[in-house]
Amino acid sequence: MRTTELLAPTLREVPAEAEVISHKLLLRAGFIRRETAGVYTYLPLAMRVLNKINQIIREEMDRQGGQELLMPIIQPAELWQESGRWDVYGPELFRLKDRHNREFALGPTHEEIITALVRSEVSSYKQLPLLLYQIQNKYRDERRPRFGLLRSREFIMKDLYSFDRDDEGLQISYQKMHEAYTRIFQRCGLRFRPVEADSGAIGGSDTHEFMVLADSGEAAVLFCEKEECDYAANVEKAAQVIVTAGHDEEPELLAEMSTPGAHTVEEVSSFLKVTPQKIIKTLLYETGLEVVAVLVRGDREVNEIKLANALGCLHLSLAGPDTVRSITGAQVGFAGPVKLNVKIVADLEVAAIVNAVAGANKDDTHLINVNPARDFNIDVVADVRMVRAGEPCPRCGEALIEAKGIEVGQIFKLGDKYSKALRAVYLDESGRSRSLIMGCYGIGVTRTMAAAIEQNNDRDGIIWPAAIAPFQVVVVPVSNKDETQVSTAEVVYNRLVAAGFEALLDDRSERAGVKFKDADLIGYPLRVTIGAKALANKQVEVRVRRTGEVLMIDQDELENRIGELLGGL
RNA sequence: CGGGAUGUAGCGCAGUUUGGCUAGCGCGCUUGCCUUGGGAGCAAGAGGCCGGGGGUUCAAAUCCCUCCAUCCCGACCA
Repeated sequence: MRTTELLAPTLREVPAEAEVISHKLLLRAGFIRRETAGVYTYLPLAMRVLNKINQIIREEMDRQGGQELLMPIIQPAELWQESGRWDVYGPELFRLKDRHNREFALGPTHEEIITALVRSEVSSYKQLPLLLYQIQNKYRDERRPRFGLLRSREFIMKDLYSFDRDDEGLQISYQKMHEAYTRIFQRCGLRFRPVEADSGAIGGSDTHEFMVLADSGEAAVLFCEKEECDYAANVEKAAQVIVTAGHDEEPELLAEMSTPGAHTVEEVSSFLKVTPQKIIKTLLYETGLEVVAVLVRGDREVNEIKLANALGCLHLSLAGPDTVRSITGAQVGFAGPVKLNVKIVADLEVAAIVNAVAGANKDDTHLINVNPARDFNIDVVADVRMVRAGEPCPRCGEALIEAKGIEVGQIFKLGDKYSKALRAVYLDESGRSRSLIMGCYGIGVTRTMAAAIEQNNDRDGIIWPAAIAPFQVVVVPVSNKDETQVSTAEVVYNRLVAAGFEALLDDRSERAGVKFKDADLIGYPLRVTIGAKALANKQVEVRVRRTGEVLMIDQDELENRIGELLGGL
């Protein structure tokens, strides 16, 4: 390929719409253009990267026995009504009508379609297990698309669905995908972690997210600092370890204290001279059905996902000041569990607390020496708080480290959630009809491309891992007027192509600086510079994008050395 | 959906406060000259429904109303 024939419109200035680095660089380096909010055109350079990622994905899916198919993007509403998600999915589902006024959805995911397919085509245990996947556009009408390809409304996703006879089979399929995902992201040259996660609205039991570690990530993950320990979890999932030390005090007499104006934990803490660990923070949540009081230690934060799971409810929101007043009889800041007439959910730590401070449900008043069980009843005891860096690892006890991550993949055990709703069954050996046991496994392909940039860039531009670079090597003659340089560049380029490398010849009649800047911006792993220096010694000059290192290599070693260098990138 | 901001050439912006000449600048683009180891220089060009609609006015990029779009913060979220 020659640069003069390639549509790679680089920009000198960053378009004002971009905020995060991958978005800026994808625009500047000529990989994408925005069509409308959260919807992008992938230009030729991006397509080359995406095809490489797709190829890696296909190889690893196929290695595990996956079969590729392609399902429709346009999906009939009836199927979604059958699974119950037509109503549940909400406004994030793109909906449309045809000329007959029939309703459809643009597929945000394909559980319905695949389950409908399999229920009609699979009827025997002999056809199982089955791993089916596709790579195609997905549609989600995000409330707030942002960060370029990291959160868009139309994006490319690989989705695989596994069908097994039972949980044991599912476990095997799940493990296969875990392994495949690990290999995929390794091969893409990314630094990532598989982390335990919450399964959210999609349902199911076990789930892992594959997080590319990058500061711009929207998700926070915790992982164990000990190298041998592989514990890692999304903060929304990370389990707390209860430290029971220091609870050997004798319960003392409950008493009321005047605490004028002390609304916050900090104010109460300094007013009453107690540590936040001795304070019970009482928060009122509305579930849509009822109001519940949630108790966590003063130095902790509620984890709303854990809370929703503990309560078995879908929606939660903090109660407003009016609700707080009507429930507690006091303004916000003075709620407490004693003589409170709503369901009480206590975090594990609170259930074990002794002689705590809590709000008195009376303005400007707190209670001291509050003790669970003696002074109030707990309806639900559960882990409902956020775990933070520094707390002990649930597996080995070492300290946890916190990092930001971009979720590039997620694997779920669905069980029979969809097969039951859509009546997808098979006959076992004894002729008994049983529900198919499903798993689903997604990779955001376009998001993976953006995540790779988030993790691999510098002031000059993108630094592609060699495995997913749009071209492996760019050949740049310094001067287009120098016949020797031009012809040598041509020879070098042809040799590289003949040797099977993905090479690009920058044949533009630009000054050297322009070609160098573009090469750095686009981020080809290697640049072969054909200039006077190298020609004088019958050598070629190779520059490594990632390190800036410049090597002079003999012309007859060109192919070998380029191959070696790429192997290390 | 709540809050904030912005829409002027492909990109980045000025002009709007206080209405007034033919709507500007830089980059990019075209042509020519020149230059060729890190986004050179000179010259001549092309490119605008000033986001759309409505209004006020002798006169609107500029004031008013309205709609739309885009971005940021928040809430929400496989």
